[in-house]
Amino acid sequence: MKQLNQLYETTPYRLLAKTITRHIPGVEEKLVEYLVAEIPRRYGGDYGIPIMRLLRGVQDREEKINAIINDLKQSPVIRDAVYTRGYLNIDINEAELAKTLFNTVKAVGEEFGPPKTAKPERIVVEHTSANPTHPLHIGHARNMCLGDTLARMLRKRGHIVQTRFYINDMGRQVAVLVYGYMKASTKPPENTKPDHWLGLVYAITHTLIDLQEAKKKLKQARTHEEYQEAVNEIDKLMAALAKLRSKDPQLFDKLAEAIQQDPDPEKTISRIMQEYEYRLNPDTVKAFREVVELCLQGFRETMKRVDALPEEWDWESDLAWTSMVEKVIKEALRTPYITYKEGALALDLQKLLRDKPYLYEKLGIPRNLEIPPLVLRRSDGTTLYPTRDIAYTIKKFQAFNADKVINVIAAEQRLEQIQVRLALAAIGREKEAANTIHYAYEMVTIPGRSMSGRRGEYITLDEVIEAAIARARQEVDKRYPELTEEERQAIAEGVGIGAVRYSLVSVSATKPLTFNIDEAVNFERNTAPYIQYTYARAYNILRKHNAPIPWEEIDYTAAGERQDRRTLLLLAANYPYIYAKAADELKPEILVAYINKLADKFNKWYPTDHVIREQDPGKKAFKLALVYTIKTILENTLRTLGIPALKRL
RNA sequence: GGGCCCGUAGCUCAGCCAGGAUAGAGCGCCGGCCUCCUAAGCCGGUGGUCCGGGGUUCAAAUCCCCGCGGGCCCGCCA
Repeated sequence: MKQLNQLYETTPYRLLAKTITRHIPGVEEKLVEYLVAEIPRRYGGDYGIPIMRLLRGVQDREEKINAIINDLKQSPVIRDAVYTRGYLNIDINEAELAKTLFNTVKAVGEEFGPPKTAKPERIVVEHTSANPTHPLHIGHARNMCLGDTLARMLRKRGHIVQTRFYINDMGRQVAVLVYGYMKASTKPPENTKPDHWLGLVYAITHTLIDLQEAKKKLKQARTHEEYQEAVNEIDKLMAALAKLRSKDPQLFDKLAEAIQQDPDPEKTISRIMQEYEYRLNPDTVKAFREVVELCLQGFRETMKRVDALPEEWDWESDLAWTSMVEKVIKEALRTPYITYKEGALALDLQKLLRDKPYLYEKLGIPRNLEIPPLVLRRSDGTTLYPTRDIAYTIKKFQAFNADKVINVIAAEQRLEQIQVRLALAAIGREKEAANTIHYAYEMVTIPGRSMSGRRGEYITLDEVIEAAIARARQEVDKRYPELTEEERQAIAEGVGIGAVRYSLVSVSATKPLTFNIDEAVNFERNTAPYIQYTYARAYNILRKHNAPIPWEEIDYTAAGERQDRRTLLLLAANYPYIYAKAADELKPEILVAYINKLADKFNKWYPTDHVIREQDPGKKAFKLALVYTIKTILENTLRTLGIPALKRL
């Protein structure tokens, strides 16, 4: 796609970067690109850059500036370049830019987007990876949408990408659920989504066990304070249990009775964990797999619905059962960093950093972060989550022959992720360590609600989606009473799910996100429906035109006739650059901000500059080409965000 | 106690990494616009001690230091 590259190099960012770095040695192209900004209206011109900043300490500034200006003017898309008050400003020749843009769009059609990267990589994106003990909730949804969108962006940029889901089936949490499942000795009811039902089993079981523990503490209380604390705890648990019972009294009572008869549930749970890790008891293994598989059924249904289904599913237990985890431990034993923490095998990562301080830089580890030793194996010989995670990281590299692994994982796991990378470096896998990226995102909170999986308190993604669709459905019913039930529902689904996805990737991952369902389904500007709506408008102009775009008839002087038309054109031409930047920097929010602005400019232009009614064939051809370009950008961006592009809404 | 992240309009957020022109959007609120390609739209108005205090600089929302507020992490949990 030569044309995409050419258009990319014609954007103001690249033009200024290339030209300026030619004249000022030692200045990086990227730095110049970052500095390019749109000029505030009142100053005139299109793009500018604070050039004086780059000329610090340079001799003959005036000469340099003049040379740069002369050079810039050689480009046909630059009409003028001037120096004012510390800034170098350029004015775009919109007709020439339009030629480059339309020639590109004409040539590449639906493929319009970023140019393919010069350095394609094989990249694994691991995302969602929720514990299979309850349904996916809104926090997992942020993970899922980020991961899925990153994968789509990277693919479009020319990388070879695979998505993976890590099935965390060896944790204590799953054992608690399996314990409860065996005690309940029933299957999920037909009319319930299995993950929802299992979430309830898990919450009831967990809370009942916590109650037993709290009662033990009460008996053992020595001081008044201990006694009071235990009483308070029991009160809270009783309240939680009452709520849980109301959801399914029959199931609750059955579990309560069965668990009461177990003198030591904790011990039983530890036992079944061992039975699973070492495959000691076929019935236990079967129960684990059955429960997890049921939960995954629910996950898949939800993920498919939001169009974010991962390609590969990796069982944590498979890692333990094959020799992969053992191999990691063996490799660790051969290093000088092995240590024992109260008898348990561990890695002294602080020592590693003392030996190889360059790892701070190489792995991006904060200098004054204290890294506790990483325990690899419990005293009883069983492995721990980080140990298996080390093996899993290696597996991700090997299974896909990957250059890079991106883990979309909550920011609260930052230390664990650093430990895993350091452990990889410790066992001689520095390359993998350096190419493992923790894509950290902050928590999602819902105003006025606290979330707790083990108490069964969470807002499921399924509920959120349903609410969004229901809200969209009201609107669709109002607008399109003539459509069939199926048609209206299909539109509502696309709008509702799109709204949820959009709201979850539009905020930078480092920010805690307050998810306000009313706002997510408030379908106005700066939402997915706004973009979808804009797409439908553009699409319908072309549908009405009902003929190929008359590329050969375009009158390029039409580009500069109107300010709003010109603004829209300039913005559209930046698409390949912005998309590439968003993909390279792993920042979907950049793309979201762009597409929102583009939709904005389009909607401002749309009502005042009619396309179909345009009498002049050359001008009409220009407008049609512009609409086709915008339509394509909207379509491709929506696809990247996993949001359906609807032809009508 | 130590570390990481966040703090910008009533609310939700861009901008901070890569310092530069009078700090931008959306929601909300007030007022307008459908014989015309979709009004989930458009136009106008309203709204800011950029958490506080110092420092660096010709120039600080942006960099540095000291605080304040919120979240998270520092397990033989995952």
